Amino acid sequence: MTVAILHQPPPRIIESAAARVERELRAGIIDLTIRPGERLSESEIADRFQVSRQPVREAFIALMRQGLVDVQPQRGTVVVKLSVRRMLDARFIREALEVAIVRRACERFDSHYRDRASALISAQDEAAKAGDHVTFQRLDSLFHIALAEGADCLEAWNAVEMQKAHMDRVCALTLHSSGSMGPLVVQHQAILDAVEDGDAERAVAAMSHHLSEILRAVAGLELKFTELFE
Amino acid sequence: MTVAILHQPPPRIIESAAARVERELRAGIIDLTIRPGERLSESEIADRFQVSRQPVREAFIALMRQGLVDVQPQRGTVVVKLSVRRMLDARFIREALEVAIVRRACERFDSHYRDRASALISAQDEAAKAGDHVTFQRLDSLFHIALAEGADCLEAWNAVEMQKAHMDRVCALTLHSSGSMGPLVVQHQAILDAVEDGDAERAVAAMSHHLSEILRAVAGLELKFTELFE
DNA sequence: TAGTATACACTTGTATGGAAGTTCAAGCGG
DNA sequence: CCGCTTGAACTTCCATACAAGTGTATACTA
Repeated sequence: MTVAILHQPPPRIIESAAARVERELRAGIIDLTIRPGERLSESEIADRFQVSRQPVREAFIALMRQGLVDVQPQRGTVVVKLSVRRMLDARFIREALEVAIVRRACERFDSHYRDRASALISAQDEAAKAGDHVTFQRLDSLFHIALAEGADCLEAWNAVEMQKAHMDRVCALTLHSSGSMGPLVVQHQAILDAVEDGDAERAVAAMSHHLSEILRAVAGLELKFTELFE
Repeated sequence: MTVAILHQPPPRIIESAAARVERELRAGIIDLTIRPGERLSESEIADRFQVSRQPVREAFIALMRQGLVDVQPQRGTVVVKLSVRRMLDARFIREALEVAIVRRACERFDSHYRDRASALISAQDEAAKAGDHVTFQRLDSLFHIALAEGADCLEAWNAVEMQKAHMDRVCALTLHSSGSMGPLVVQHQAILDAVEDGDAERAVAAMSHHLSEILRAVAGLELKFTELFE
């Protein structure tokens, strides 16, 4: 009995059907597995996930609030197309938030988060050299999260994450070229260096530069993938 | 026939039951008509609004994503209590966004939005002198929206609005004192003046000051209303 | 043939019943 | 008196049926 208790009586929270559908659909929309402009049907998705329409409907509503799908009453639901405007808006909002985060990080970062961020950069370097985009992207997110957590701004990260989806979706068009990952690692290091020095202005500039460069590679993509843009 | 068409054949979009429940519950939670910590029941709310449980459930989920209620699976749904931490987080996020907005407004504001913002300030002055808190708050929102719209940042305002709810909820404890409205009008004018001059640094300082002062009056309220705070 | 009306096949929105889980209190056994 | 069990009364979550609106294709009319 005592042993059983020590063995972590699964505190694992089981995910609701609605949450699972939302998570998987969201991932598909962001990595463009589900194409922009594609029509989604509650019934069809329900069949595919082996659930009823209700959880699917809740997932649709959640995705609509994130600006990823457009639910048109009595007409249908479509994945919103890519939009340069939306991408620039997302970048603007994200920059405002992450700039504020690194500015605060310059005051409150401690050694624990510094080590963690540094380790994440190293891991990203390896992933970049290995050409592992999936791991690279996950580590990228974790680095930004580490900054927010170290600055005691996790709530702000939630707001960032919603915007990040719109940037990631456009980046998914091009990030399959391995050469684009290297510079991002250098930029992360520059941000962390400035934060460690407590140099707010330099950290802000580094973050701003980083977020600008992310979208450098996607310039002109709307001409190349006209059917995916509105 | 032609006349009928000219007479705006009601383009009035009818609000879904779920949207109506969410809107009314949200308003009640923000103005503290629905008290922090209060338990909400799908059935009870459904009866009160004369709808089924399903739209109510969707409203609950939407409010949960806004951080206004806490849906505990198979246990119940409660209105989240006030929290100094949450309020400071909201202020941090809102400041980051609105500072970026006014900075951009200094570049792109045109006469149309300048006039609109100026008119809103005048109207706010009247409402303040009349002691009309409801009108004052509505005009306050409209002023900030005008800034965002004039800066071409309406998307950013959506993000602000979610955080604003948490600040408004705390402010609702004290904004019934008419003396607190006057200074806010002056602060709005200072922001607009700086924007009109295109002085970004001054505008940023004015906005930052404004958002700090909003919470000045609520210092120590958690000691006075301990049952409403967590 | 052109135009209109209508039926039908979709869609999302709502209502309702039941499944699964949690809480709490009464009742039983020590 | 204390502790465990058990069952009733709640909750949210899911499945299903139906209601209501939209677009389209077809058939009918002039």
